[in-house]
Amino acid sequence: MAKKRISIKDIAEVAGVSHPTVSRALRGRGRMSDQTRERILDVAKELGYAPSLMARGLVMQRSFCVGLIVPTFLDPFHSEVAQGVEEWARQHHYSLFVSSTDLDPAREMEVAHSLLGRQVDGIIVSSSRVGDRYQEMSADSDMPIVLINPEADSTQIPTVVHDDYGGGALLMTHLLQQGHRKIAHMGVMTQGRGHHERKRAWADGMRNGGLTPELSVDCPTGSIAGGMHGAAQLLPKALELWQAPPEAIFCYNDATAIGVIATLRQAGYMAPDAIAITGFDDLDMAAAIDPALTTIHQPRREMGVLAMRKLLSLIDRMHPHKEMHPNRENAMPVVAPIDKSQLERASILVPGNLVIRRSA
Amino acid sequence: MAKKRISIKDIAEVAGVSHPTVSRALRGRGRMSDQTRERILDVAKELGYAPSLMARGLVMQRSFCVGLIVPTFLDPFHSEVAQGVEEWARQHHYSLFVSSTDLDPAREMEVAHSLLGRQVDGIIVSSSRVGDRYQEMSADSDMPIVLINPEADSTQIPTVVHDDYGGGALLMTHLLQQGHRKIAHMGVMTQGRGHHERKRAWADGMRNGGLTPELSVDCPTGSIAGGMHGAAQLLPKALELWQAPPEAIFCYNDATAIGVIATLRQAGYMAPDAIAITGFDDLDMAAAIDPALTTIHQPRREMGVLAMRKLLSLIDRMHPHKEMHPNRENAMPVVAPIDKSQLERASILVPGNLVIRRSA
DNA sequence: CTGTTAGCGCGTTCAT
DNA sequence: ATGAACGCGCTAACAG
Repeated sequence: MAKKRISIKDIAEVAGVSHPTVSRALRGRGRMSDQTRERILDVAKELGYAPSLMARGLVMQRSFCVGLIVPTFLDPFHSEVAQGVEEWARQHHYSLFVSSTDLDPAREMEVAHSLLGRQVDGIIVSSSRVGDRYQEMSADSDMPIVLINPEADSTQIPTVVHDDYGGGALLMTHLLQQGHRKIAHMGVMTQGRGHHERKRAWADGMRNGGLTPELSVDCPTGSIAGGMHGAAQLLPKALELWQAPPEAIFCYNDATAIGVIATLRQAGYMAPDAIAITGFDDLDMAAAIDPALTTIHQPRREMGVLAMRKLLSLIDRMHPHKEMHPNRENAMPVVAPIDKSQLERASILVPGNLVIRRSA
Repeated sequence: MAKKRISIKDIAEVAGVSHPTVSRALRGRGRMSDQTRERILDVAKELGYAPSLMARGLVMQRSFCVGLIVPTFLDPFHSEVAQGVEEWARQHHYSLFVSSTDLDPAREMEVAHSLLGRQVDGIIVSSSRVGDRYQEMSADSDMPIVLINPEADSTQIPTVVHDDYGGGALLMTHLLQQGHRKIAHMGVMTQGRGHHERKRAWADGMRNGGLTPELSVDCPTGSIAGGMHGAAQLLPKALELWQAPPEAIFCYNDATAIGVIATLRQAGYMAPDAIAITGFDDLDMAAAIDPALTTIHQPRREMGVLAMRKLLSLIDRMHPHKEMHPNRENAMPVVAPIDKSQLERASILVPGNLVIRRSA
């Protein structure tokens, strides 16, 4: 019933050699007569041999697997980061484990330890909420870890982080240039680094424009539904404070901005571009909705690729004189045109670009 | 430098027993004096022991890993399926490998074989484009495989599939009830099962309403951008055929529908709900855009959970008298209220619900 | 150039 | 109730 997996011993027997010879032939190690090598390869192909990566990992103490931890796949931000990580990993013959945390720090630690048990060669964490606790974990198990946009402070772990403050500043400059003065802020209650940096950019921008950052509310989550709720709270506060709706709303991200627009429209406040709404992320949606979103383009996939490249360079550093991939051709396409020297830096700051989609 | 992983031998030495005893103690197998058991567990905890899942997998011939293959994570549909699969897998102490295919059948076979090499216990493939080729793969390696919404025909593999024809029929009934007659169809060039089923529902719906299904175009991809291009082609055809824009457009999915709306708006055809647009999927976006989308709710996450449950039941069937999870408490929360008997069926048909968001 | 021996860390017989 | 011996499939160190 159960087809037996064929191993190097099986092919050794057929080819009339010993297992180690087969192993060497398959990986192109050590010189040997082309005759036996060809025969071995033929037999292997004929029998449909596939190496057991578990056994190989056990003896090499290297699994050629990496783990990716994200809060959720439901957020397009993390989906696209995952896409970048997966692409680069696959092209380099690494397999990718994924786990989600649902923003729960305890669960984040849990899945991280689970990955340790799998003996992955490295871990990437997007939007981590535990930050420096990876410090000891990385040291104890000497396992490379790279963080993407950590929401908790982390000073010692290699990081790929987006320049949220810079991006926020670009948005504020734009809004002020458009002549807006009553600019409200909408953040999220999760209170991570992204929230704080963007809010700081809003507040500083207001002050630089001679204004007071006086109206700010936080919505429950960084989703469309969150933005809807947030707008419902923001509007009455604005009417009370200014006796008028805001001229502009600086939203935490594109999803909340879309939710805000939906609520404002229902309340009758969106008629012809009455209120300027800005997002953050530049999702596909941002260009398709009405009014189209002015936002900051955050290169999500590229950040995933960058994190994976950084992780690979850290992994390679731990396995000095071993070749990288047994029985694989080394040729693999280089995809992302990223400055090689960036990988040397412990922390990589990724700039965002302003995308203007409204005149108002 | 490299902290040595501590193994059951280490803890055996400290506790003054032999490795097998430690192994049994850790997994609660075979009765033994509570005294030694407690001591062993204490030592294990003290040393921070974590079992090597690679070694365990090697000897048990079972990795407690499953693989998930999707076309891309950039499509929210697959992201949500992945979310469901990951949740159920994690709750049952399975780790999840993911790979993307970018809709390339060759790459799909490639990553599938890569998962075989990892000796995963099973594979889930969403929107497969190779279909029955998993038949032999599953038989040769007797590895359970479950397909979600396969785009190619597959008769023999267990499948979780959405009732696209039924959903499409609901949409058509609604559109006809609204009095629309010039109803155009927009599909995708990838020509999968989803496309054909939905298109068939459109055509049948038209004929049932005494109309002729005469205007249909396919856009390049099932994305927002694809919908934008498609609309640009559809509009002139409609003007030629009917000397008027369509009264309604039956779109392949929500993303293309959003793209269609964006293009029609730019062309000045969306002024007050002039054209009825329907989607398919019920993404978060569908409710937030203007006009809100009438669409079919497809329970994406639940389909992922269902596929994982089906896969687990198939896996368990292959390991008869072994317990499921070494040294883990069996308690785990049941999340989805799905009829247990459904899992027995080879092919599971998931119905969709009509979500009406427009009066027009 | 090739075969022999020895583990990687764990689970499973058998003995005792 | 517990220990000795073996094997999972593979690579690494030596032998020849």
